[in-house]
Amino acid sequence: MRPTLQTVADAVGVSRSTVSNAYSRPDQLSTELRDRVLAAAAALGYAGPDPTARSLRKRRTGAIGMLFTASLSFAFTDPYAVGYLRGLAEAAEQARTGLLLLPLSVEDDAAAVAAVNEAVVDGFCVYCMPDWHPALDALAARGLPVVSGQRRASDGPQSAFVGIDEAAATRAAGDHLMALGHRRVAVIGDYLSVAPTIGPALLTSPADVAYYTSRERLRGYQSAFAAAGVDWSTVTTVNVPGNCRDDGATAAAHLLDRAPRPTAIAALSDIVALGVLDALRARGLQPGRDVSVVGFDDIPEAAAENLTTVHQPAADRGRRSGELLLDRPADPADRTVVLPTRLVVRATTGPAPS
Amino acid sequence: MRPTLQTVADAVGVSRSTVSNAYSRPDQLSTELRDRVLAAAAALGYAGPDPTARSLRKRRTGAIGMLFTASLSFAFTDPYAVGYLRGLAEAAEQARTGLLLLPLSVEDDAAAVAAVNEAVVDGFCVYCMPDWHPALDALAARGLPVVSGQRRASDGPQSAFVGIDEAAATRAAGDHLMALGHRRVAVIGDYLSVAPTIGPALLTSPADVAYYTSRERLRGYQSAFAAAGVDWSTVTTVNVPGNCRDDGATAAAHLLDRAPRPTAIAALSDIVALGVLDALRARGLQPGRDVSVVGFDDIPEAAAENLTTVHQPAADRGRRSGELLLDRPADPADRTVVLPTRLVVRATTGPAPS
DNA sequence: TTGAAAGCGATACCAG
DNA sequence: CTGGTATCGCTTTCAA
Repeated sequence: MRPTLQTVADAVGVSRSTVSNAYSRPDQLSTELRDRVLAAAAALGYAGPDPTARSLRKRRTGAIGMLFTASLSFAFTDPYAVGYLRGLAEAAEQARTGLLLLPLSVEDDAAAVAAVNEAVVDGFCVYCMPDWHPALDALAARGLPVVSGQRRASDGPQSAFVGIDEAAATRAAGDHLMALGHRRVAVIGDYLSVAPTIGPALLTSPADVAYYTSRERLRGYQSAFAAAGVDWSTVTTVNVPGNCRDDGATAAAHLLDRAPRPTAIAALSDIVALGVLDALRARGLQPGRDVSVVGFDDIPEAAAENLTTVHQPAADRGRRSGELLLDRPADPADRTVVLPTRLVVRATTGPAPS
Repeated sequence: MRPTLQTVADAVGVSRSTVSNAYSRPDQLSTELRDRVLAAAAALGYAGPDPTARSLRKRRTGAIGMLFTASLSFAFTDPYAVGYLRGLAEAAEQARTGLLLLPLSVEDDAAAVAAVNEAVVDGFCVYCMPDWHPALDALAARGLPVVSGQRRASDGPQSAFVGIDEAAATRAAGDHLMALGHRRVAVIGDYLSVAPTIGPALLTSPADVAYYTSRERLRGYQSAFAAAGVDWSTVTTVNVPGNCRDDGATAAAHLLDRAPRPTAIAALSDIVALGVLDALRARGLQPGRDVSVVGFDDIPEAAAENLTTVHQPAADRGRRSGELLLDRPADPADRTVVLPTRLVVRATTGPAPS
């Protein structure tokens, strides 16, 4: 049986409080006694106060929980998510706080709820979850501080926001396409429809999309297109089930292999946009001349492949989220941080072919 | 004040045990009573049993701790580490277990020790730590299951191993260079020396290196070179303080800007090797013709840039580590997993110039 | 099926 | 400086 505080106390012939103090408040006892206690502990193989018991008593755990979208492991395949995580890790490291990645499983919502309910943490950080996900309600029920990159109508005032103006960002990208004369446009996005298939999303309105990020970005494009007289009903939307390059290419095939093909394709993420570029090249089409392509995120690969895209600060977003969670400002007004984005025009957009 | 089990019990007029059972052992009470309890809980805003208290009582936390090298956030800049993490996350997700990333700070060993001592976890996974790091001793003292990718003389039998035969891997790479006729060779590696500077490591022997991974890889090269009659004392070793491309380029400069320059450079990671390629190109030298370059890891970028390297399975390593930690085999013999590696010869190695 | 009592391992307060 | 006592919130026998 593993030694406890009591074991050590008995061995030294002092009370539990004294042993506890030896670890947590060294100024409360003489150096001599403290050394004796520590020596006895070492001799007994006592590694210090049990973290769980300590957390219970102190009402803080020294860790924050992280909810990624869908599956946990998936987050590591997305460069943007990794950047976000890096920033968050920096903030956590700075505050000497652990980062608990919750095991959210795609197929099993109940398991995700359980993960939230069982997380030994002092607060939560939400990256990208569908609005309807029950884990979000479980989150709210726990009553811990939350920082999120998405807004839900049901969010309480305890929830802080760190993110960008998604719609304004795509509005700028859409205006760019419109200015270039594009009128036959399409949008490819992840999680546009519930079905986990690659294909037309058949969206009557952006409001139907369950993910905040995708929904807002669509709204931005919608308003840009509308301002140029392009009605949403003429815009083809294609769903991809995951945020990956291959899916982007496959989705693009739905748009390119029919006549008339769109002159511009807006992807809601860079990864998907890069897939679109692959599809264009496979057909001998030149991005920016035959078909214009816009991405979103500005991941490192985007610059390397000269993709026109919307830049948003990945690591910053994570870092600010962590900071806001760890030392939460008293003033609720300070609990909203909107980071800047900017349209980066590179080689994959150009005038609409006539 | 937040409601507890007791609050709910009082409201329903039952005992705490009953409320506890309503959550944890639904078969122990009538459906009718259970529903009443749950309804009362909902009304009171009780979100279910407190995870910390529950962990204390049940003596399990539902999370595993992860120790990366040096700084936590740093891990996310290394593609190989991200791959490892993805595999580990898959295993954790599968077992419905959280993944606690410990806040290891570079400058502050004491903080790292504290992080280990305060981690509310059921076991630990070690990625890449220097042998002397006190956090490893703290780890051992906690007596929890450990899976590590590195061996230390002081590791107890409770420690499992999932990794590769590092020395055999570089032995193959070294043999390849020797077979090509290279005799003036250099090695660039991270953490070869204690000093956080880019420059000659002045290593008398690989045994002096504090990191298992780098040390073993050096040994492999040493034995390959020795077998071809190249004495270790003629091999230049250069240290880089972090695993990044720019540092690789700077380190390469130390080798290329002097005469005679080496005909082959072995880097202990792909990231560093890619930096070496940058340095070669900046000098108008052609990799594989003027200077041969070998990496290690086989990250995606390595294939893209045609780097000769040693392939090791990143995600597999993480996944197996997680699995071994989560359902630990009874037989100690099964607690050692050595995964295969293979030399991938691409375009950056060629015959030594005469 | 339900409840009373005994911890899990530690910390906080306050009196000595 | 040191120790007694109450408590953190829950689970788990075991008896009713």
